[in-house]
Amino acid sequence: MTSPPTKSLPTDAELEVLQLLWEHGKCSVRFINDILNQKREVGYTTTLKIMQIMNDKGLVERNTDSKIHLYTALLQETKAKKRLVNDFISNAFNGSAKELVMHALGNHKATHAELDEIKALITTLEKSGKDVDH
Amino acid sequence: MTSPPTKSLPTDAELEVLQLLWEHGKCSVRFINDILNQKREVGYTTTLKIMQIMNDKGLVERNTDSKIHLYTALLQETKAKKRLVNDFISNAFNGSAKELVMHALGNHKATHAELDEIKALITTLEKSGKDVDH
DNA sequence: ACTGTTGTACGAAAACATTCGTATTTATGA
DNA sequence: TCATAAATACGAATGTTTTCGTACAACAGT
Repeated sequence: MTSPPTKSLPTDAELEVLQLLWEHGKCSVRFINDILNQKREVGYTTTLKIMQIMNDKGLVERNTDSKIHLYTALLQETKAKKRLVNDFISNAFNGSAKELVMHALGNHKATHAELDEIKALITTLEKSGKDVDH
Repeated sequence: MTSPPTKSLPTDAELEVLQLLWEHGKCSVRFINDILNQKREVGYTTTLKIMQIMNDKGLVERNTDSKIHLYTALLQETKAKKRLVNDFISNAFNGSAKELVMHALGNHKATHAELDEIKALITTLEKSGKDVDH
């Protein structure tokens, strides 16, 4: 059997679309394009093309029953983000998750409540004793 | 006065070179290329070109006093990584540092000691009362 | 049925990023 | 000085992503 090629990571533009699909579920091109245009000007056919390419790549699936095609994300949000983060850590932080976290938090971008949540997660992780420190 | 354009972010290949420059200080193209070739095959002129482009973009500066040009990173490591992280957070995590951190840590990629370090940082952040939660 | 509106399909152009071949320059040492 | 080695300069080929013009199809209202 031919091993399925590792599903390619989304480009920036594709990721932007994926996030909207994760947030809203099935979407038409028009719907996505309208949201994108609240941030910056994008031609309709540009968005269409991106989403068609995403379909070719297997990042989304689409329902063509009606004239208006509806797109759904095929990648699971959590998994996709995990992969993105892992890649980012290897590319920019030499594999050290800690380094990334320190940078992310060093930017007063998290609220007190969020920091507490993170601490709780860490405590859980430590208790579960999953670390492989040797 | 013409406002200086926001210094463009490094591409992946450029980031790879930058990291070596951060680690080793002034480097020749040959030196960088040798290191890169320990991981994968890259032609010398390829590396040369990348570094010349980085010079054009203002990512590095080079000393051409001798035949062997020596390159130095112009971006400061901490600042550059902070920008990378911030961009990543906006692109992939809707601006939520917490989300990123949760994903980064959810991957048993940090040792017990590292988790402790992070907790310590969080405690410091919370004590400094810098959060703007409203 | 006709006309305007709103879709999709297709392909080409533009913008970048990456790779590398070839030419040229500079230094070295016999 | 001449041959060789090692560096840079330049430009073209390749690959990918992004953008968009144009053509065609489906539908709605009159």
